[in-house]
Amino acid sequence: MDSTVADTSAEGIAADLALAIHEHRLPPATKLSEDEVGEVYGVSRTVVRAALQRLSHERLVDLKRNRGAYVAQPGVREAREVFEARALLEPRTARSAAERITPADLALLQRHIDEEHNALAKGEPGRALYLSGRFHVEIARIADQDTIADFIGQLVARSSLVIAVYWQRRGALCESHAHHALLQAMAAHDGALAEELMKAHLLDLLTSLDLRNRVSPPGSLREALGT
Amino acid sequence: MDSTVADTSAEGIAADLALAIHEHRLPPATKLSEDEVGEVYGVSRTVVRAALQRLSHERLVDLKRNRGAYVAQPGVREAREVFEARALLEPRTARSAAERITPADLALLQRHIDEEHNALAKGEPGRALYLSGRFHVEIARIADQDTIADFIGQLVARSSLVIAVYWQRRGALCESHAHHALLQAMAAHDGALAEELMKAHLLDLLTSLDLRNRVSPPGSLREALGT
DNA sequence: GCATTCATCATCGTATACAATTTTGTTCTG
DNA sequence: CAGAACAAAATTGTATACGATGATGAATGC
Repeated sequence: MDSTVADTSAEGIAADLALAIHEHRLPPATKLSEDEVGEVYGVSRTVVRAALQRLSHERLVDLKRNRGAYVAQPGVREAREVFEARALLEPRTARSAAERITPADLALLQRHIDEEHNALAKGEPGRALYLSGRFHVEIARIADQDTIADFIGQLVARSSLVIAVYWQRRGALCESHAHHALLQAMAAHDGALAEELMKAHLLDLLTSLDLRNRVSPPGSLREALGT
Repeated sequence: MDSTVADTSAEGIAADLALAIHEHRLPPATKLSEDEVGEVYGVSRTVVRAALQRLSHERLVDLKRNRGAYVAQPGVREAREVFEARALLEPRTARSAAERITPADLALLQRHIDEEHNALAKGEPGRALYLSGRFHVEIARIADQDTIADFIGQLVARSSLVIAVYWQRRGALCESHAHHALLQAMAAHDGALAEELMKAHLLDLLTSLDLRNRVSPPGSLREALGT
């Protein structure tokens, strides 16, 4: 009855829930009852609370006092702000990354793109979305900026929530082209181009959203994580 | 024997500890024992743990498994990264703020600068440092970017730790000039100038650091918060 | 005399119990 | 039948108890 996840620490559970949210297995507004999560992972409410508090701080869950934890539902303002923050952080970071990228890094990014393709082919769009987000974080890591990478990681996860709520191009989440072009620019150590491509990529993402509050129905915790 | 703080929720305690850290009343490496903090605020370890976890996530305290919580001591790498992240976020945000600032906002910022002066005059450099940090956060709020304001708030607090460890210009923390110049540029709605001034200001801060690990001795919790 | 080992102690990690709050369902009244 | 008031249930907030882990210091062997 327990989850298949080995790490039942607060961080492990938080990471697993974050992944489920990121992959859209736990849609916005899903209630995360402490008892229920505790049963799923086989731990007491104490550690579940720690995990939920962590996710709340990352703005992935909304913690309502005396009323429980829910997967966050970013509003239009937050949706815009998240992408505006990314627009400040990522283009310049992509430039840095392009200037210092190594062959090993290039291979890693290529592998990321391939996995993303495979996930899409296997009909796992949530997984593909997650991998596509990791691509952005990986770039910050290549730029040797762990602090910025952390921020981007948070923003990418929140972007996934935004996409869950406001995405309009149903089915077609074809970021691969943009990522491939970025990879090319970085392989050529063309920092200026990488910066421009990243800027355009983020703008493209933002304009693909329909910010007139389209809401998807909340899901079930047990359904998403397996009984 | 309890603290004078009214709000004994986890968030309230976290905020109070964050303030103490920001104002250098709790220097880096100070041990924050769960029992001790609990006694100071008159709550059980449960709520203290929640507060410490929150601060840990903000990188203000270092949570060592089975060994306790300590006020963080940023290394040289983190010190550099924090200011590099600020350099990406703040100049453009200052430009936005300059373009949309209102007379009420200007008055608020002026009041901030005055309070900062007063604190310095009263021999409360920690308080002045905190207020100077709030000035930066306030700019992001004026730019109407709450998400970025959150990030800057975190970075400013971490900057305070960096300053506690690496500041070399002993005594002279004369940011007021830079802040005054920024205020002037914003009053004139000169976004380009505000952006440049902010960039220079951050660079100035960074170059004022001596990144050859100078460490101040850890302090006492009770001493800092009053028995 | 110094290093190593082991016992003791302090502190943290987790579970559980109970109190407080909210929600829900029922009943009564207009 | 609609609405309000109340009672019951469910859920979260907090405290406490106990087990686990790492630090400290004394005793032992070399």
